[in-house]
Amino acid sequence: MARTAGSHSDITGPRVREAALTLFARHGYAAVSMRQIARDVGVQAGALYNYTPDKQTLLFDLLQGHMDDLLSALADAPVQPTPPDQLEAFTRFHIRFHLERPQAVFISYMELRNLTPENFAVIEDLRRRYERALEAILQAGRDAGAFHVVDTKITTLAIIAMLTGVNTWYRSGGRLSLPEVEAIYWDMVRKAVT
Amino acid sequence: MARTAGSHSDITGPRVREAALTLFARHGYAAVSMRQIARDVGVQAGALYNYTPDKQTLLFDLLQGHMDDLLSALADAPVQPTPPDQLEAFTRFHIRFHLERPQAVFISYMELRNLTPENFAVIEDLRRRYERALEAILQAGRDAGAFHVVDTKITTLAIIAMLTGVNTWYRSGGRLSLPEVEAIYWDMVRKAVT
DNA sequence: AGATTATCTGAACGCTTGTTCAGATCAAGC
DNA sequence: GCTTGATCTGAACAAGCGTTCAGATAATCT
Repeated sequence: MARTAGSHSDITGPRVREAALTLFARHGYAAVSMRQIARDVGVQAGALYNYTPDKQTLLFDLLQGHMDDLLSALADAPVQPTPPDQLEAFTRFHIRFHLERPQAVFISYMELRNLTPENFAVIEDLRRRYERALEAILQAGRDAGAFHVVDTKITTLAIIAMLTGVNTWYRSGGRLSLPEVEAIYWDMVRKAVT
Repeated sequence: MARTAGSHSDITGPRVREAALTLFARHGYAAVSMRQIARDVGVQAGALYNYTPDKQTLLFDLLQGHMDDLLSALADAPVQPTPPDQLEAFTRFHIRFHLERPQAVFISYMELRNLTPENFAVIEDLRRRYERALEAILQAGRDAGAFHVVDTKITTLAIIAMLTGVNTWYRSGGRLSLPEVEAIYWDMVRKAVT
């Protein structure tokens, strides 16, 4: 046997990335074999190499795609007039965006060490760009006298760490709705920098 | 050849755990082989099985040991009179304890999914116990009117996530000293709950 | 000094790994 | 309807995996 009925690159390609994303998130990059991914897609392992040159690149493409999505979604968000409004918008954006794609967020934090140094540098650069967006808000707010932050770099990382933590416990349909969660976190962020 | 000069359980045992901790932290549990650990220790792979029944137990023992250390260190910390003092003490304790053992902290967050369900449940229980210590402080402070927190459970997780984030960027000998870092984080925590 | 025991080696076990590739098959273009 | 090219199979490769164990050696005990 060989090519199966209805097989096509437009279909199989995304399914490979989906399966890889799910499996990497569940078991970790190193613990997932190409054959497992292939089985999930419904294909033999060799066929995967029509869609990725190797396993490493498959991981890298997932992480890079996630970071690209993050940065372009941030760029598309409506511009707010004042630093406090910008910070509130950023807070809500971050929570919402991250809760919408928990698997991609998960592997983006867990699998960095499985990237080659060159690939790692690329992802790290994208992450820094995102952090700088938040830091710029904090600096503007401090300059305007609206925020009281000792160190904008550390505050940036502290806020992002705090917000990303939502992904470890939030389950849709749980005790709190998404707007309630956003409100609680925004309340903490606002007070922390005021 | 067989037993090497000066070989002894009291020496090799800790060295196995040390090597496993370092390698697991650097490359991840699944990516590290028993032969790599053995090479680091300076021994053949088979000899490791004098010190652990299998690789899974080796990981579990590292995580359980870390959580035991955490909980007993917390229990040994001096008792503070008021909730704000308790919260400050907790904040400083958490930062200091975690910065002292970055590798153990790292694998305790990253390798949970590589535990068997039974082992996972044990570690999860220990983690919950630590979280409950912080939540008790927040509840006491709210009851006393010192803290204004909407949801003590979420605030607990938010604070821990924020504080643990220090491990991702802090390097000793860097721009900020440990006391400065503690002060900055305590400032944010204090304001966030007030 | 001789016997005992803890410790380690080295080889072996069956199995899985990422990746390659010739050949088979299906979809599309003319 | 035939050809061409994209897509997939199935087998193969060398390498590495966790784990076991008989035998060798060094430390310890009497």
